[in-house]
Amino acid sequence: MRRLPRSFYNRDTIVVARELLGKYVVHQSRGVKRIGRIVEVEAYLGPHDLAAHSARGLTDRTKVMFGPPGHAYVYLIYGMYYCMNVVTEREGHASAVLLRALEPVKNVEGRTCGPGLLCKAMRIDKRLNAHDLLSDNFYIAWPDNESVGRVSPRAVIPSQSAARWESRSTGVKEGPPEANPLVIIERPRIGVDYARHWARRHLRFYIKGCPFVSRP
DNA sequence: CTCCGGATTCGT
DNA sequence: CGAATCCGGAGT
Repeated sequence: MRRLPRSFYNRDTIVVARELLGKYVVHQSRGVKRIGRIVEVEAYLGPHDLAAHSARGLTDRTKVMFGPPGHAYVYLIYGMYYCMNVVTEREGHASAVLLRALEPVKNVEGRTCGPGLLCKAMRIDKRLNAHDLLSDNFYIAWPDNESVGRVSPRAVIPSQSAARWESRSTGVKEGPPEANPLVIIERPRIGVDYARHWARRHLRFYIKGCPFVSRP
């Protein structure tokens, strides 16, 4: 699979967030390559965004957000779950995209709907904080064919749970809605009510109709 | 050093 | 709705 280049991440955070939908998170550890398809994300726009961790300034935890794009920002939440972000925009901008849900694709055990659960299932923890996503063992990639520009991603990488799409379709047997051009739903971010007016902005993006989204 | 609470999830 | 469970960040 073709990794996303640094230039992909070094762009407007909202653009990166939307374009991450449908891409593949790949994490290889101890010889096992786990793959999940990104179906839900949230954009955190920098220190002026009161919901972003970088709004507290440059600290030991947030220094990764202030670093160069294309790196993973992984942190512990509530003492028991990890959350994974992708750092975006130029160094010092301190913005990132939170991965909130994946569709299991390969070697993924357990649920992947929710930022804590997806990290657990993908075996992502603090050891991967600040990890370069242009590495060999941990990266985000295009579907094999999208780089070639032809068929549906589904034709190349069959999902572990493609059957669940069919079970949901009541009428004619058609492929998953995602086989068609992605329809992106925009909603307020989850769990950031402390951020006042920033909590109202529609900075959460997910694939319409996807059963793996944390909160439809 | 102490204290508060969190970009969550699960069980009651 | 509250517990679980650790640590970052702010204040003393």
